[in-house]
Amino acid sequence: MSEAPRLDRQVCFALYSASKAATAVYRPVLDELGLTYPQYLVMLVLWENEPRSVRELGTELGLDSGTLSPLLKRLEAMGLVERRRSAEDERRVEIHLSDAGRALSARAGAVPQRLADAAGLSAAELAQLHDTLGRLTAALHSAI
Amino acid sequence: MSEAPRLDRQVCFALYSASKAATAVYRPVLDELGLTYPQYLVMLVLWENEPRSVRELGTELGLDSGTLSPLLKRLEAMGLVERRRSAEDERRVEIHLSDAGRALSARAGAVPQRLADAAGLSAAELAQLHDTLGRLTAALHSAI
DNA sequence: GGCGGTTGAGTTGTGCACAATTTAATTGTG
DNA sequence: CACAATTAAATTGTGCACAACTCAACCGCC
Repeated sequence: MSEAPRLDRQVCFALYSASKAATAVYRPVLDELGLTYPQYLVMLVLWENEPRSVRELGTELGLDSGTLSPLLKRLEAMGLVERRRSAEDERRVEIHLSDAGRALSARAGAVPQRLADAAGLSAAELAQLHDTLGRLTAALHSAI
Repeated sequence: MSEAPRLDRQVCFALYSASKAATAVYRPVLDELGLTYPQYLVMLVLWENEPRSVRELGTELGLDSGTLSPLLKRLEAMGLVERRRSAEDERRVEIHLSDAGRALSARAGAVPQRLADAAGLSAAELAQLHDTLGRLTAALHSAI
């Protein structure tokens, strides 16, 4: 006879809880920037390199156009990005940072430290966690 | 001058990606059971011990009534649970498993193995990941 | 040039997450 | 007992996640 799985034993639930707790720690900081967590992720990618197409953003973040299209519209309504149809390929929409969007980067510099401070783990443990999660995510993706 | 944070360095994004990847691996298995991942979590708690009040489910899963109320209504519509107003405290709603809900437990037994198979990590690494995530989540919660 | 297949973005629909509010039941305290 | 404070659940509203679909632009190939 088959044993019912136990909630507290599941790595999947541990991941789900940790991820929710991490975004909860970020939330008050991001509130001051006027961003949600997924919006912050999009801005992170753009701060690294812009413009980026919707497709490129989706590849980096693992999100599809059904999630990104309305999110980007909200960022545009906030005045942080501009959406421009690409001239070379009219299917593509390029997301450019506005001046306000670029300026927000400076204020966002302190955000990640907030998580590190709250994490209660050593730098080495955080580095190892990051590494393990990266390998786990890669393996899970190749399993789908 | 402040450096813009890098996406690929953030533990937060690693958690977010790993959690999404894990639920993506579960999705086809849970589809066969007719459950979403949060619905599966609720059933896990109930399989351990029932009935449970909405409040108790929320405490175990870190979810509030705004999430659980409609979710439980859907589980009830599927015939997996029954919601009964408690006689001792008429504010409470107790969630009972139906026969079909209890029966589903047997079919769910194989679900966690699916993640372990796809994870590409050793049992020891999985155990350590579970432990680190647990401590991380606890520390993050105490930081809010 | 024409045409089938592919690609990029957007839309629609369902469900989750969470803040804020509402309502009713309970508890604590004078 | 009365009444303020608290608690449990539900509701409302906003935003994310993802499947399924639409539509226009592009590409390959004849």
